[in-house]
Amino acid sequence: MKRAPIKVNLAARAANAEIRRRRTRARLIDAALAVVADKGLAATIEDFAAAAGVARGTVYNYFPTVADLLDAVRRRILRDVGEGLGVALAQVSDPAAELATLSLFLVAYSQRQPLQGWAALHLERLQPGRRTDGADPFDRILARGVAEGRFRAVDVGAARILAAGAVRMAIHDALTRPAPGEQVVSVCGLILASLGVPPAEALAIAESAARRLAA
Amino acid sequence: MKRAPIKVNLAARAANAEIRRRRTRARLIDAALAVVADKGLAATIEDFAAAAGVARGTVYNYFPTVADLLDAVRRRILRDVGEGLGVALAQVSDPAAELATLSLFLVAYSQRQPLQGWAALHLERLQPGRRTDGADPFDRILARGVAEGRFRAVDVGAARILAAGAVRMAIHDALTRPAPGEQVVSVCGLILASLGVPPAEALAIAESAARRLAA
Amino acid sequence: MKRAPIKVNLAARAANAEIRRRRTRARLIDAALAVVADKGLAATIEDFAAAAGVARGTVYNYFPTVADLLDAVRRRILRDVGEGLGVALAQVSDPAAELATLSLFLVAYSQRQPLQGWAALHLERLQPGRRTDGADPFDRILARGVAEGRFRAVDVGAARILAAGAVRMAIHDALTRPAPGEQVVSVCGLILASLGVPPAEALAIAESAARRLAA
Amino acid sequence: MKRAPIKVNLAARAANAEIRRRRTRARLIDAALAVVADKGLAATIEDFAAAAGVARGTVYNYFPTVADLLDAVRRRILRDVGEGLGVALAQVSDPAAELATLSLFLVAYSQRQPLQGWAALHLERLQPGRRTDGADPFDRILARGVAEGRFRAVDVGAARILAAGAVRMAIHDALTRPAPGEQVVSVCGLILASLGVPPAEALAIAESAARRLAA
DNA sequence: AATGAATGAGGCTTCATTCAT
DNA sequence: GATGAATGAAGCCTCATTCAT
Repeated sequence: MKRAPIKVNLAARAANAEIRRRRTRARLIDAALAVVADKGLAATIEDFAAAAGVARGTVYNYFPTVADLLDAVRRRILRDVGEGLGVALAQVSDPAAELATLSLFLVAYSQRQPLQGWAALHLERLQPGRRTDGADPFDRILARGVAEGRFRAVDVGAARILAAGAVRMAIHDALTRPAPGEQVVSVCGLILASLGVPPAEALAIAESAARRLAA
Repeated sequence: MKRAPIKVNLAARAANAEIRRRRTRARLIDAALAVVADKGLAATIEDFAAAAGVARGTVYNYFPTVADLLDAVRRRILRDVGEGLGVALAQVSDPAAELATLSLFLVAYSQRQPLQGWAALHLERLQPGRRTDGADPFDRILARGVAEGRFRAVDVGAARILAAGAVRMAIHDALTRPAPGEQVVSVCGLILASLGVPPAEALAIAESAARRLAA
Repeated sequence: MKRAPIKVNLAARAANAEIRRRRTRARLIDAALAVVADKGLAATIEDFAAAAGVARGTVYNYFPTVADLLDAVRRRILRDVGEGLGVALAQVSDPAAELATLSLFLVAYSQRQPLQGWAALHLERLQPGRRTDGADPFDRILARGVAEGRFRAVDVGAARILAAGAVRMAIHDALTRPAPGEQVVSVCGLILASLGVPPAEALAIAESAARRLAA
Repeated sequence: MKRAPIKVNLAARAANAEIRRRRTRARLIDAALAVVADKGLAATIEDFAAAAGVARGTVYNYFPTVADLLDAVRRRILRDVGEGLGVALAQVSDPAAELATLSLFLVAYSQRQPLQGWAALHLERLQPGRRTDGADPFDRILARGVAEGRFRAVDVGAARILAAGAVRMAIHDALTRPAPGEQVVSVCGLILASLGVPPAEALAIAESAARRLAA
């Protein structure tokens, strides 16, 4: 007769603690994202703590090392991007449209959420390169497009370098330039054109993808 | 009776000093380049001094601050690239060939001199972005090619993003990958193709440029 | 109608609480003893809590500060030693036998309970020195032995230094050495011999005491 | 004609630097000795730096870790003790006199140089125990004394524990007690008596050794 | 009572920079 | 000019302690 209430209390308390813990953790990651966007890898523990409004020691209660915190930030961005990307790609099936959607989404995402964009650019250095397995979306789309004859028979590795490089630089530009403008659509059209899609059609596809993403 | 010899001595001594000074300065920059290539921005003054075989204080006699030394390294690379590039570009006049030469040269340079390549990638972070004025070689070549009708009527800014982004990523690939391979030429062909150059011709131009640079 | 049962409940509850409190306290001291034996003064509150299987805060509910906990550990060891020592000493009355029993008991205790031994050595540093009053058992036995003529007329203070120092080092040796061996009995014989007990008799007394303690 | 003066300058400068370096190093060790004597192993880098009158960073220029500094202190004490001990032991040859000299010297040294004495007691913890090889002076003297029949046939290991333990405690006493007094000589007499030296002779030898050391 | 999240003082270490020789 | 000893600011990390639940 005594055990029961105690157990309930303990459970409730534990649940409470768990909730608070999650909340602080999320706050730390949010804050770290903003800090990394601003200062890049030169950010200090002090910066992270201050941005999250907690004491320095608290950061260590959640992340043993700075690398762990940055890793959480990167995963957070990847998940965020991944979700949006999944939705966007689900609406198209033509490889050309897919490639346009992928490219434009990445730039638009960075444009709309500059913190995430900057953080991603800075963190790139920590885990450079793409996933080497087939998981890289550029690789997948390009390989399929070439296989299905939608694109001309190009070297997929080279095409990935072209597309990923162009998108990365477009993101950089979008974040740096005060008024980014419509250049991104043109870049996307150029990518498609390089793969054999007739220029006019390439531009149309890019514009269509842009319109769809803007919705 | 004493004047003349003293004058001579002073002049000779000054000249000597000047020569030694230049030599030490060059040694410092060379060493710093290698160090930055290896350790990136985490390099310390101690590293620079040790690599150059001088005492720590000596570095300060030539560069008031670390940033100045790094700046000298960057200028040194830019000058080095610029010279080679000037020679390479002087041999062609077709905008398509020029663009191919520019792109391939940059990658080949990084490949042949990985220290310079890595150092450039690391230093990029310090002074990101290109020269915004007309001095950017990509801009110049692209603008002329469009104006002369050699390329189709694309947005030059977008084309620059495509070409520069692709080249940057190709460099990164070349430095990271154990065996870089021939992909670079394909990338170059894709760039030209995106600008309206027929794929077969684009590839031929890229290969020709590669051959010329290999000589 | 409610009074009586409530009173009973309260009393029972209070008694229960008291029991649990004692139990937790004892667990804390036990755990702390083991921790100190292992890590010495470098032990942290976290270590103590973990070893006792409670949360960090709980330790503070019982001991306002770490020093208090360590003090409890020391008192616990002293009480433990005191009890065993009382029993052992009750069996003899000859000062020489008493001294042998005291010395051997202290070493044997440390040997049989290395945790207590190590903890004592580590804690020594916190409250160094012996009880200065007459409570020191070495002092008491030596003074009586000299007064009764069992020992020759030595400086009691000096004899205490000899005996206590020798015993302390024997303990250290016993804890450090992988196989301690029979040296302890010899040390004890030497102590007695220094006090005028004929060597053969001294050794016999020491061996007899050792046998008694082993039972 | 230019080289020579430069070389000379360099050599002179290097010699100068070397001298300054030695001086600072010695200052650091001296200061550390005093600090360790006072605070034991709880001493911080800050303490060492402050005591030596240098900045914190300077300590690191000389000793990579605190352990290294403490090691230097210990070696410094060992060397100091060793020298004095060598002189003192050179004056006697009788094993009993040797043992008395060794014991009394160690206590007297600590008494006359309390900093060294305290530091040694505190540092003992770092490199506990004696040199296990034959280098331990207690071992050497005891073994010879037994072999030559000067001492009775005791277990040398046990005798070492007795003598070393007694001396250690005598040192502790001498450092703790406000007025140490003559007890040390008595302790020494007891040690010899335990080894079979007749009490009167033992005391005479101890007193003689004390007189010799006081000179 | 028990819990454990949060705190922040305190100690460690590195390294850019200064400066006397 | 070159040297390298000395400096101290700045960041890192640990851990005793507090306190709301």
